[in-house]
Amino acid sequence: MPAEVRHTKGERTRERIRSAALRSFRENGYDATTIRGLADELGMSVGATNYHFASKNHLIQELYLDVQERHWAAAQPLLADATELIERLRIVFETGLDQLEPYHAHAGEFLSAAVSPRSPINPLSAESAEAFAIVEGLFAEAIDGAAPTRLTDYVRERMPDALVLAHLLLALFWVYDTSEGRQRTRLLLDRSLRLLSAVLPLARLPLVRGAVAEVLALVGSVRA
Amino acid sequence: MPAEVRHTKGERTRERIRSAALRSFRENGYDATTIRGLADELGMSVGATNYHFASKNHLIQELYLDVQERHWAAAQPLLADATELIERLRIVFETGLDQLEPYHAHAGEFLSAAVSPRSPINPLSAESAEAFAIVEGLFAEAIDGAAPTRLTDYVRERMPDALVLAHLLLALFWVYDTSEGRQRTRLLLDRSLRLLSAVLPLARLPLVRGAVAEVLALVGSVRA
DNA sequence: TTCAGTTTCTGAACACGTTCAGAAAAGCGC
DNA sequence: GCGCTTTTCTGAACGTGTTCAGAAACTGAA
Repeated sequence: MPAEVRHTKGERTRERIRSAALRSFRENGYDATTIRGLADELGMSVGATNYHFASKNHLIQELYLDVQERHWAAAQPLLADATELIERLRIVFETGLDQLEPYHAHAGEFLSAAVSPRSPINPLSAESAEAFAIVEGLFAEAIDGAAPTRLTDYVRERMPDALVLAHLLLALFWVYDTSEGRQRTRLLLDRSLRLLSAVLPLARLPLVRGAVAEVLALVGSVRA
Repeated sequence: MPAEVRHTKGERTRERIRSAALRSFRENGYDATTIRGLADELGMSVGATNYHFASKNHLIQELYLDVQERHWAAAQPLLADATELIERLRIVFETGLDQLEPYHAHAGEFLSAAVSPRSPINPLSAESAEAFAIVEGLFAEAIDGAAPTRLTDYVRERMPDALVLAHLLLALFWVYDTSEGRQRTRLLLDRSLRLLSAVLPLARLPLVRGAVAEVLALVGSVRA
């Protein structure tokens, strides 16, 4: 038995279903991708797909992980060349949006499925903690690798978590963005980063400092 | 024919379906409320409900409007007694959360349905503009009726729109809030309002002013 | 090879939201 | 009351995701 197919039969079937589903999601969206359609295409029965993936939502989770991994791979080389904090954050946000782009035509369908409490890819669910951690790691890396800034330790520590949530919100904006090439989302990102760079130093001011810390802590607690 | 039932038969049937659906949504949630179940309960066929409401999502829109109207009614008397801007904003946000509370157990189901692009109650859709306007009006009233503040005209003008979006975000947080009695959402609101009151005066500073204006405009453009 | 145990797959069945041709009821002018 | 139009309703049919008892295929030890 050749080395490249030494996986079990189940693993091979699972991979066939996975790649057919990802392709169909990309081409036809979530709703138009049917379990029966996939089964027909692969010459198997409807029950087979459900044996390998407990639900249709679990199939999106595969797509979700795929996107996260591409995000990581796209951001790494660019981060190596940037030193300034805001620029590094921009890289992470923008490469994140880049990975979503192929799915924009059907983004609403995916959002609807993802946001459901029944869904394993509910971005705040325990099952998604792994994918969440990938992006959080990217943001942490962007911050840690930056030239020294005047951030308080507390803000620096809580930022990655808050930035992941900011990224989710940006993605939410992106879903509803009807502008050509999603320019408006890119513009919002650019303006928000400028605002952040103008405002970050202010977070040291006595009146503001405590409030920022508290809001950061609360926002981070969404996932608890 | 008595005055109180002089409506057409269709209007009466529509109202029967509507109230049965609202009750079932509240008691059983979205998923467990089935068209067939409603039809059985009302002694009519499945087709009848679809004649009066084009889809199950259109039934949630009724619930959505109901919530908006209750929100307005709850906020009005309290606004009459408050003068300070932040307190008035607090009233609008809190009465809004109050109306959502009965639905928290099944909030994820409703969110999933509401967020779909196929849904008429997608909060950013044209069909929801009316409901959107109710809340926007509440925020505008909260601002206009407040004691004089140091807001720039531009900020004052763009604020209601941004506040409605903030309210949607707060509701999103609320959906995922697992704390007892949704304390965390209330806490987030409180802390955010304090932060806002600390930060609002800063929006006049040269470096920050332009950026704030731009972000406000962009955020407001979500619905365009 | 044989056979028992495990993994993988089948396909009918179920409940769901939605559709729609046609039946029934209501409304209305006379 | 009659006849015609419009409104309202019926219920079978369709395609969907999911379930599950049982069949088939595979695996590994004797």
